[in-house]
Amino acid sequence: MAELIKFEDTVSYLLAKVTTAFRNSLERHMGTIGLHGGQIFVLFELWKHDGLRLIDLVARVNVAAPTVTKMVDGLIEIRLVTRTRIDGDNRSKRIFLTERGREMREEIEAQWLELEESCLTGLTETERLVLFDLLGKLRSTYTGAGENEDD
Amino acid sequence: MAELIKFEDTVSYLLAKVTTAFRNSLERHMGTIGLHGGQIFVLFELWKHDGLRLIDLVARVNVAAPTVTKMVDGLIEIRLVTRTRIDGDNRSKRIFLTERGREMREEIEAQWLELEESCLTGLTETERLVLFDLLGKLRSTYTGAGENEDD
DNA sequence: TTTTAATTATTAGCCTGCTAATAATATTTA
DNA sequence: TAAATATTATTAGCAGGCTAATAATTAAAA
Repeated sequence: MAELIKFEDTVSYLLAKVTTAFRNSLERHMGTIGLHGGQIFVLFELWKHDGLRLIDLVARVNVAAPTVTKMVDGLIEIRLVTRTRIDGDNRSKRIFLTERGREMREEIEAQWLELEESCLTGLTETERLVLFDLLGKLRSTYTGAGENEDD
Repeated sequence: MAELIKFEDTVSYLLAKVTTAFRNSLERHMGTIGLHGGQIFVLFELWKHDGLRLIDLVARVNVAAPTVTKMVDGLIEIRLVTRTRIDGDNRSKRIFLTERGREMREEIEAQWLELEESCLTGLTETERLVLFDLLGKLRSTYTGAGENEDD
């Protein structure tokens, strides 16, 4: 009987395909200014709160600790952040933006807007708003609904 | 004057977050039946057309050749497919489903439906349809709009 | 105080993506 | 036919994800 599924008709299928394509686009856009896709999200958080510990970044960026460690390694290598022991607790280290890390924000934001526009090409204003709303709902499905994380 | 962006208000930001969360969910769901997230898409294509060459899979799965090679390596290791030289052209090899590769379809489909349901929890029927539609549009933005690939 | 438990960060190793470089075979062109 | 070009697949190496295992320090319990 084996009721065969039309995989292509599922949201998951499309999501997987869009996901891959978007990640490539993100990587390409950020590559033009010498960055990698994942590093951006660390910078986002540091621009809001400079000097976070790795564990704080883990909580905010929502990826696993070893992943953040690697992202920070990359950012250190290109001299956008530093990692220093803090006094008081010798387990922790704080990650600080360098001058350059602060300065690059404008350039990165410009690139971000290009990314945004390139992925929304072909959608009407209304569709964009609806998509934003639905993605938000999808996200809260995963993060455990009903949270408003400012700050 | 450095007009600061609210990154969180962009579709790209949400897309990036959903991307990561969904990929984790996919990996977790498929992990329960001994598979990895990417391997599924190779199987999808082989169920439609058994015996494709690597280059055919590359075109259909829409990821780079070395990536497909690795996915196939994994599938060979767990004995869901085989890779054999074809006569006529000694450059190519064809990838064939094994008995087990064919049999696992039902189990995988069941898991796929669970994935689908878990990601759509919290969306109304209408929202699901709209999301499907919008993801389709996003996808064609990347693949070069206006294609209908059946078969 | 000494032992045990918890916290913080890193390392090792795997899968999914990628690009660039190789290897091997087929095809075209000279 | 010989040389140059195409095609097909793999290998090497990197970033972004993950989990599991270590290392190091701090805090709690005995």
